[in-house]
Amino acid sequence: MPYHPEACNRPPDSFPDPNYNAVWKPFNQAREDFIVSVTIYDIAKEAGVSIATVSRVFNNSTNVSEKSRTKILQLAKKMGYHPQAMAQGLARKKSKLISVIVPVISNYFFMEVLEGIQEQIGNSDFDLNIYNIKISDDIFDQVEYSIKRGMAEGYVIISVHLSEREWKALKKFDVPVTLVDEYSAEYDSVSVDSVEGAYNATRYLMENGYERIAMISAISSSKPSQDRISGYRRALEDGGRFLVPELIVTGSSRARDGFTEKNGYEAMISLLELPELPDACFCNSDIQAIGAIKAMQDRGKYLPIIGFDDIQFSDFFGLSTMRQPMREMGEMAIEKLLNRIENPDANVSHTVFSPELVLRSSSISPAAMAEASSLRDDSITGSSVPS
Amino acid sequence: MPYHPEACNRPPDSFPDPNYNAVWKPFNQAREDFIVSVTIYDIAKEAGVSIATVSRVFNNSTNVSEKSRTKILQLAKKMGYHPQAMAQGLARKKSKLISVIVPVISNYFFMEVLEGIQEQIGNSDFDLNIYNIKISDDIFDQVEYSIKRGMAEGYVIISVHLSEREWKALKKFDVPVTLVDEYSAEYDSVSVDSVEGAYNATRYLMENGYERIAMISAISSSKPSQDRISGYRRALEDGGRFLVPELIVTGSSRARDGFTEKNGYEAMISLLELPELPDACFCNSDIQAIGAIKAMQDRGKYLPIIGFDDIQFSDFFGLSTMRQPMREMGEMAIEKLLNRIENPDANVSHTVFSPELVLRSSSISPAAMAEASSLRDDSITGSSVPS
DNA sequence: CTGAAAGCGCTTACAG
DNA sequence: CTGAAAGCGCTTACAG
Repeated sequence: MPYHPEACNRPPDSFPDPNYNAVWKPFNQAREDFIVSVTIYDIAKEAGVSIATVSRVFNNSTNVSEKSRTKILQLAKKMGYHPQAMAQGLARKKSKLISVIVPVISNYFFMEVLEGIQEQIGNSDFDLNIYNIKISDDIFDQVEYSIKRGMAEGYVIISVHLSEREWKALKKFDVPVTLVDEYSAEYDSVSVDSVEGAYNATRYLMENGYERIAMISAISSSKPSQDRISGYRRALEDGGRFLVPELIVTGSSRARDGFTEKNGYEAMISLLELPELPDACFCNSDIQAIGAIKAMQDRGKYLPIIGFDDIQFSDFFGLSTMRQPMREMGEMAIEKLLNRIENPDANVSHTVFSPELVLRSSSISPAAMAEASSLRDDSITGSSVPS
Repeated sequence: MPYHPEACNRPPDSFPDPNYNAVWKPFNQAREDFIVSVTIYDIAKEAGVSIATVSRVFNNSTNVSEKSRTKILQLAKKMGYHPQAMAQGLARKKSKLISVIVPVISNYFFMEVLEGIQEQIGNSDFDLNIYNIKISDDIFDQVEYSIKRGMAEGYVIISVHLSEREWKALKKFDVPVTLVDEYSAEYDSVSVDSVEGAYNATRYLMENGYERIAMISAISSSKPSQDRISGYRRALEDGGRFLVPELIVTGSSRARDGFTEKNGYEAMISLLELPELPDACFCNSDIQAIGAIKAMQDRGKYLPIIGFDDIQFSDFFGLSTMRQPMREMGEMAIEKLLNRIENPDANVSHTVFSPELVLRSSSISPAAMAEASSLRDDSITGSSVPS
């Protein structure tokens, strides 16, 4: 018989603690149903000083006698006082908040960028706020709204594509903004050159003798996705070939802009069902490439494949990929934003990273593959997962 | 020659837009270097009404003449006015903010919980704030600090382990809190029964004839990790066996509390180097299990393995696992929090999900494996990755 | 339907 | 070193 959980022996839903309302309140007359939290006035009164002095203590002003400071600090601790963020925010006209605006939160690119952002924010005295915009036709309105409210002192906007006219319109709020994975002349930005990445990945495949190179793409409205298609196309053209439209495929779902394992799977299936098979594949993202690899395994047909991103799992899958320095991008975004908050009139700066080709087993050429595996007696079309 | 990025043809660092300071400001005398944003006073003056009326329009009060409303709305649009969150917050004593407090942001469990949280918050008029606490000895202080500041109207605290005494101490701030992946009698909570999950996973392995079942654990200070060890132990004991200490292993790194691929890899390697090999393995988390699978591949030795979580990739890896409904947990956490904000005196409620065993290829018994693979001429010890 | 006024909890010149 | 006072930008009874 399966284990009967301990949890059920836990105390049943317990009534709120009897001390529920027991905030220490020496001055305010508490109504039974409402808690008044302790303010600067309470501390001032108790300490026998003015609120200005209390405020100074919490602002690390030097102009406070040691005696007052000690007393106030001690009282504050005892009474559980802490300056309230909103009131400070209003009085100082500073929120000490940085807002990250992002369309899809559950996305590996974003996750890793976010790690870098967290890291850098941790070194500052800012807090982080995440504003998740919904994919719809009013992206601009959503971005504008979240800026208008004036909650944050600066904004990192990730993977949001607006027209240059719209970006310019946002200028009127005169608030520090850095763009990640996107470009506008108006704002500091950090991105990766998708065109270059796609070009070099495709070129690598061409140089290794592949003739019929497919591409797995995401939804067409995605800017990086468009750029990667144009890098792919240029590489083909520079190599004297032409783009074959049916070799560019994508999955059916529009979830996460098409950057899903499922989409990659579907795309690869459709590639493998082509009358004339491709002989290699450049893939828009690692997550799609991983789905594509699964499709190849399921079909027992193998194409060398190169992804884009270098997410945490790619190494494990032996997936060759164009690496984006996602974490660094996040760190740099915060650095730039903090600089601009400090110095609003500095020149706008754009940083464009060149993605770096990371070669692993998934892109091994059939020939090399055959050679390597001739030690064993496997066929050429083995799995691309390291074994 | 590799592609020379377009990016370099972009305009060089451009000087800020000449219209930089062009916020429309009919009343305030702008100092050249400073932008005063438009307030309720500006609108009121321009519309020839009092600020109370303007405020009413933005608070959807019905007590405003259609004439005033139209005029104010139109002016607001023209002048780019929007109520400022901080000022509203102070006046209303409500921030419309929910804060999520979490130790490790880049963790698959958190990510999926966060998705559910986002989903639910999106249906409300709250915004999301993320407060990332650092792993150190003052966890309590960090949690207390972030609550003290009074920034949010409610807190979802994820995977933070405090003593019951400490949880109780936090009560004095009298603010709505829901715990995720953690328990205290004081607060609403949603969690999964780790003991039960580990018990049932281990039991499943025992029922399938395994004798020497290892366990890959995370760092010992993690509560879920402890619970999973005790579930594992109980299952063994209920089956009349004893826990063999050297069969419980972990990796060397303390990063992310030991919930890493690397740690799983190391743990499995040490298991495979034991003089007497285990014949199956229960693993504390999927991410560790994935590392463990890699270790098995590298060593060419195979043990049936069951993970814990069911992260997105587990299906791809054919990893059997105890599934936690992470997304649902996130949704429910927000639901509970919103309820409590509405109704602070409602009874405390605890929801404990039972994890569910999801069987995939990684836990297939050697016998079944042999049978299945007799069609091909593989040996029993194949890779656990689906092929 | 509307306005004057008090208040939210702080900060910060200014004047001692 | 300290206090009185004005101000941050809103909301909300209260009294028309």
